[in-house]
Amino acid sequence: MEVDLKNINHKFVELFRQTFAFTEEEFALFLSYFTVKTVTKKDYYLRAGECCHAKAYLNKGCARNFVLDEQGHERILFFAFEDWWLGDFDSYYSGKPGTNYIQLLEDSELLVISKENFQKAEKEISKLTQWYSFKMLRSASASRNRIEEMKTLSAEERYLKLIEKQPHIFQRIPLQHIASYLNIEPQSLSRMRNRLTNKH
Amino acid sequence: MEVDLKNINHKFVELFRQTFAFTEEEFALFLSYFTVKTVTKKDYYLRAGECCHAKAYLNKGCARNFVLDEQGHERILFFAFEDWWLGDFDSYYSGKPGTNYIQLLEDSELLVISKENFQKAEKEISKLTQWYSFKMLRSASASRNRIEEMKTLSAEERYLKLIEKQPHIFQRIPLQHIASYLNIEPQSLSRMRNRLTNKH
DNA sequence: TTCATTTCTTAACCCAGGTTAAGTGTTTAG
DNA sequence: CTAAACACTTAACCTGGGTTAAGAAATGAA
Repeated sequence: MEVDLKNINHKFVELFRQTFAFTEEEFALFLSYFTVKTVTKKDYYLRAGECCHAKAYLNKGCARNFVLDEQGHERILFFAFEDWWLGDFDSYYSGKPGTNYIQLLEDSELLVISKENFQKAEKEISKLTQWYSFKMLRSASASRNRIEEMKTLSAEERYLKLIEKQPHIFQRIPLQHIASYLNIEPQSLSRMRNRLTNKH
Repeated sequence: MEVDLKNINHKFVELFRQTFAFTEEEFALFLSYFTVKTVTKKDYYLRAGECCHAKAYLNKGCARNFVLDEQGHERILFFAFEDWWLGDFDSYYSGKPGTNYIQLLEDSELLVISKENFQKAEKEISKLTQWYSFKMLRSASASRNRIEEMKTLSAEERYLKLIEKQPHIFQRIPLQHIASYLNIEPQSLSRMRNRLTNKH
């Protein structure tokens, strides 16, 4: 399905029209390379073993990105909300099958651009490469911070930080998934929440 | 001190001369922007609170990159050996003070290029930007894999994987630092090693 | 409305790793 | 050569989170 401009998240428009100064023509051209994809709650956008050959802008909805450990447990790496880009970037750039699962947790709408279309667009709109560099820098930085956080904070500290920094997550994501994100079992999160409320 | 070509790690030369096809002139120009810096064992190349305004190629020696947690414990994020680039990239790109300490674990030799010099070089040698993109992609990917590893493996599994994948680390890095890298106390690593050898 | 499914909580038991403390090598510097 | 500093190990005790199992609460479908 073609993308209808009036349904696009304003952040998407702002990013390319203002931050990266796309002209109206460039923006229209860029948009023409996208298709809209709706995915219903609990369905997967990507599974381990599949090759990721597109970038997908999460226009509406939310998702969890997870991998399986050796015992087959799901381990959530991060949640995605409106204005995030979905995909397995290692797979996208290497062309090899990925290890990530991406499951939508609400009925969602994605704006999808295939690898080929993106490469075409990159040739026609040189600013796109700047965006890509910018995003890569941010992504690398976010990952490093995440490692630092995992190394220096306990499960309880990570939980409290999550409440402080991203309280909206608790409005939309079931506790069992938040537990997985914090790297503990749902029972342990429950016990921890109990311990924290009974502290006074 | 100026860089003397014959003392440079052959991987450095290969990377730019072959992988990125620098001409002899471009390579000589690029090299002219570097200075050699020798750092003795246990000295710091960078401390938290300092701004990182250079990229440093680790020509000889090894280093540990760590942060402090809230209790003031050192938490090693990674070790660097010959052919790694040292620095606090968040600080480098943001211009703000960083959170990383980089301490050399052997008498070492660094090839340092300041931010200003790198920017000059980038204007004169366009291939440098490709290298930068390539490195960013690799770094983001490595960080994501590291997160995945931390989420899916136990301390014992991470130890066994380290022995398997990077046995050379054990020849050069004291066990106490390896324990910190594995996110456990030195006593726990010692106990774990004992447990593993007595398994049969 | 009711039954089934999913989500969350509680409790008992266990174990890996933290903590504290003491000991044994092994380097390093004076 | 020797004292101090550093690196590694061992042991006893404690605690947070895993595991298993069960039940309560919320959500959804028929």
